[in-house]
Amino acid sequence: MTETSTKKRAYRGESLSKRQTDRRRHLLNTSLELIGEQGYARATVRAVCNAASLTERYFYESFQNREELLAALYREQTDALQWQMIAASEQAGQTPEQLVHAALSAFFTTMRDKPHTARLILFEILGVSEAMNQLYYEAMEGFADLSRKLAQSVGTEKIETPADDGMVYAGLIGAVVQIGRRWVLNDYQQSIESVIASAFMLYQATAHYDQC
Amino acid sequence: MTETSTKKRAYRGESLSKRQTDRRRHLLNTSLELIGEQGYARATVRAVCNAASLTERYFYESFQNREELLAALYREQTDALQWQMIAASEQAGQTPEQLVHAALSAFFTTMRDKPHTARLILFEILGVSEAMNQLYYEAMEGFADLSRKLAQSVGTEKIETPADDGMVYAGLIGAVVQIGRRWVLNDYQQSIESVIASAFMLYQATAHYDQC
DNA sequence: TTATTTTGACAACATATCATGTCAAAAATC
DNA sequence: GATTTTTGACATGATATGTTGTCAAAATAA
Repeated sequence: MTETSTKKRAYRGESLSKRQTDRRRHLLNTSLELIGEQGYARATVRAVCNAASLTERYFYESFQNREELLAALYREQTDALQWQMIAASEQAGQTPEQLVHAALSAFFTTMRDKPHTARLILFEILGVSEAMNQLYYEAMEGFADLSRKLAQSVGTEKIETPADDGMVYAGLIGAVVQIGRRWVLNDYQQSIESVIASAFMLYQATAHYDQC
Repeated sequence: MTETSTKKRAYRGESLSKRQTDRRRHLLNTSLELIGEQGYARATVRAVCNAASLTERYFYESFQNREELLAALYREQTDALQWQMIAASEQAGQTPEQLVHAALSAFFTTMRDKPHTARLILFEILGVSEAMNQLYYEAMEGFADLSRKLAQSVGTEKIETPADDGMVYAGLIGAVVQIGRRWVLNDYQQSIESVIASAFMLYQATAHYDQC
């Protein structure tokens, strides 16, 4: 039998699966930096591999194609951001106001401290493909659901308006994201406090709308 | 002298400048359809020219490159949309509520009746390049300024909040746009009335915020 | 009719991309 | 030390793109 036996062997003290996940991790980190710095369009397979000091073979070991990398990265970063917002709100207090404010604060802090993540999430996803648009939609729904849960955490009775709750919270997330985009495109000129306050004000206004 | 005399001559009864602007117009129309149908990434120079039944030479007669076409198209469509919103509000009434509602109604009507324009404006601009991001920013500022003028048309006294007016209205436009994106990605499932009502509610809530 | 402008079809060139393949050197196993 | 796996550097192929150039046919003017 001349079959290649394909025995898995440790290399430099690491198992195969460890090496593979390390390389995958490294590709994700490097491509986030590259996309954050130059945009997805310029983050070609070669460019990512060069930046990661890995060869194309290892790219295709971890990802079927370039878009799969982008999708994985986007999912990872939006998930992480959501968890940070949840964690921040959990340490914040009890009232919906406190919860929402803490979550918004976490959001904009990440946008400021991780500009690469910000660019990926805020700019580089839309319009790439139908599949990525769908991913964007799902992520936005996730953020909308989260903020809705926080805002309605005390069980406010349903408001009687022709407005649809899902749409309103989608809109509020759209507002947050747009404020973020504007902040980034303005090179973070405004203070983070005023950015947070403006976004928070929209949530406050919406929550208090029925009480008028 | 063997110089090419380059005399301008009418052709098929049309002057040179007429023919040129016709071709430019045709390229713009065709590429809007192509981008709206397939996305900017697939609207290559060749694809646009084929669809327009014109050759590359005429593409470069009107545009320096592919991105210049996109920019021209985006500017044109956002401008037209703004004017429609202004026209609608002018015919609507006097109160800020009526003005804003009419403008929002015009916005979502266009998103529904011109899906190609919708896709261009809502999805295909962000992340293309630094220059296009800047164009997006400017257009969004334009819409924000417009909606702010309409909403504050009776001269409401300035609200005392830590929120920044520019940011708040940028956020509101972000909300409108995000509701539009969601509507499109949902294949326009929700009724236009409920879409308008949800966006309008955010404006109402913001306007009434101080009165609580 | 003859000369010139305009047009459209398409060739051509330089690049760039994704994706796969080759192969010798390094590292691990026997 | 000999064998096998793993690695990295690079070649390759197929395809696509932006952009410029060629040239004959159609339309106009003289």
